[in-house]
Amino acid sequence: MGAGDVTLLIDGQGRQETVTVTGGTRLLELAPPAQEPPVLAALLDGRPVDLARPVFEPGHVAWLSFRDDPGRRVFRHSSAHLLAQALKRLWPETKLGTGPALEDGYYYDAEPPVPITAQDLPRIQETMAQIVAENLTIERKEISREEAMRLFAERHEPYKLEIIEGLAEDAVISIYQQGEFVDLCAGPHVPSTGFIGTVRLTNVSGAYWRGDERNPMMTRVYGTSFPSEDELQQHLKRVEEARLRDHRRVGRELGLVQFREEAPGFAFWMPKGVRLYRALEQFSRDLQGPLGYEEVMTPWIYRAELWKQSGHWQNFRDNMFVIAADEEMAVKPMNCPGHCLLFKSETRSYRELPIKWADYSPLSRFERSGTLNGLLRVRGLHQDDAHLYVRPDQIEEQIFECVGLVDTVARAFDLGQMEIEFSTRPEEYLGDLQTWARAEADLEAALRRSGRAYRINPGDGAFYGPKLDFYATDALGRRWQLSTVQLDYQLPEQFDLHYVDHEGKPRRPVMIHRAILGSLERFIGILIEHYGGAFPFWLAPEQVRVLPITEAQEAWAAQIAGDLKADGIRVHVDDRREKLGYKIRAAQGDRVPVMLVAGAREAEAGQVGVRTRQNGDEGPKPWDDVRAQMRALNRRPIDA
RNA sequence: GCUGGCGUAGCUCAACUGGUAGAGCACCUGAUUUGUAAUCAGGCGGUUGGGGGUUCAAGUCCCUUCGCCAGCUCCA
Repeated sequence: MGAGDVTLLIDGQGRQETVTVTGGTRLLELAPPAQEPPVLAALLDGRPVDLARPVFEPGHVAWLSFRDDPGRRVFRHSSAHLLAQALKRLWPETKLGTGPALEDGYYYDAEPPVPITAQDLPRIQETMAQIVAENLTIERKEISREEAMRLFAERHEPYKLEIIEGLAEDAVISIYQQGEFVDLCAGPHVPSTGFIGTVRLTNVSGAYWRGDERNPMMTRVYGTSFPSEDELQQHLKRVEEARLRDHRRVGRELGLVQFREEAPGFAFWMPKGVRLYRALEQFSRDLQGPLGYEEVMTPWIYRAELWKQSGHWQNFRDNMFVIAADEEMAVKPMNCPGHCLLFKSETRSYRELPIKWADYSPLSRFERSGTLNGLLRVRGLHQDDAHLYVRPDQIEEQIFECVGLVDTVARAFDLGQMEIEFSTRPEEYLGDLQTWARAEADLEAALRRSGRAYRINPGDGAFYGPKLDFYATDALGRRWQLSTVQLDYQLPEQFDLHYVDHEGKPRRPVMIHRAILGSLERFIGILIEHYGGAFPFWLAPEQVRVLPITEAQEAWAAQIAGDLKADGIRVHVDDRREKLGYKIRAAQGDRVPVMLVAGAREAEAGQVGVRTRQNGDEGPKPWDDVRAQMRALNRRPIDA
């Protein structure tokens, strides 16, 4: 082993090996040559680096390919550079912003001399493909701040200059060059443009420079890229699948919910939608009722004074509907102030705590027009909201109980395990450090007790207290924030709430604000997409459809439906004079989970032909058996 | 809110450079009494989101307004 030799520990496929090489050797020379998918970059002691990187120090190397997440990011980031290069080729005066990798694609923000529209995308895409074909080597150079400033000044890239100016004093500044194109970039990148197999531009939109609406609007071009055409097609298929599941489309098709321009941001619930909505609401009530929750109903419009007292006027006014009556009033965006008034209306003893008040009131929040999004972002909503007024010694126990509720909900809707984020004290906070420390400790103790894994989000808590956020992953792999549990020390203060302790002294209660399903509107929107409209039996707006084959079986069909109705099952008889195949097709299209065929044979034998949405024809069965089966199917995840 | 795109029958979508607004599904009527994913025939249905303008002529071009969609730092 020579003086300049370097020993590296390399993660191969499934095993590790130790390699000793001459100092200055490039990683490229060590990478497995013909691996599929090819090695694109490497992790050197955990940091992503280019394959062209020479090594001088001993270290730990892991190869990155399109198969792993960081590798995919490198691939996409290099794709973004391709996009920028194409833009510069087509419109040399284009000013470049930034172009990062995304979850399954990338974008580049630029300021072109002429507006770019979707019609330009094919042209840009062709230019990108051309650059891939040229297989330009991608080279990294580290340069001084002065050099960088000079370079990008020469190239008339004001945004790049701004970025450089914002970089830390001691930052390593690097540029990447491929052919005539140079970009300021931390890297790493794939070795050459030929590594990017196939690119597809998907969308173009506006985006403020650095996301600040006071800054100029840039043009953002979105794209994705894959090693092969095949993988691109698969991806496009997934996107199409998601589009077909879009709750706005499915919600309307299934007659659940619709939106109209007469009331932007507010849902119109149709009869079937209300069945679903009520099923969920009842589920929520039955879930928490046994835990000592009581339901309250509180006013939905209050004098401005109340909102001043609660702090909403100062912090939330832009999101409230303020109305001019004989005095200024506001429609409630949250239930908490109303609940505090109720709490205060009587002297509370330490013996009655915890008090747990649920409230499904309508809430109104003014959301900017551009942010509205079907059921997912509305102006009118209902939460499975509750406020718990507790003594400090009850915090841990109550939080623990809330985590349990979240788990039950995740199981009930096939949402897997929810991920938990624990947000701690932010820089701007109210109250004293001691209280915060206690609150965070209580939250954490409850989490520990639940045995659940969680991630700490330092400094991301609300100004009034730490919180837990729960994230679910749906059937399409998308992540949604659903439940939230927040400790609040602020409102009890604002409203001067107290209870009397065992010594007869007044004490300040702590509030826990929690929503498990969150906004019912949003939750239903997510459920529609999660299930693709094919709800499980207990939730389905129409659970059973009875299909008589001819008019002669209408009596039998009516009896079946009557029995089911008596069992509390949502049933409908399709007595149109159509063929069976036609009715089945219609029921399948309406995602009805169970179809019961009533023909002459069945009517005579006291049977029904069972057909499920999922398994198709299951043949004739005695009605009593089927009826019992339907009752069993109708049990909710929380029913015994 | 801002930028870009879009808005045609209840729904999904047609209508070449401006030249008589169409189809499928749904719905209604009639015939068919039907056995596990679409029976046939006929019919109803549109001030082309609203308003204004250009033109001999506007779904198509221009202005305006409303709504919808995408996006508005997963940090060079």
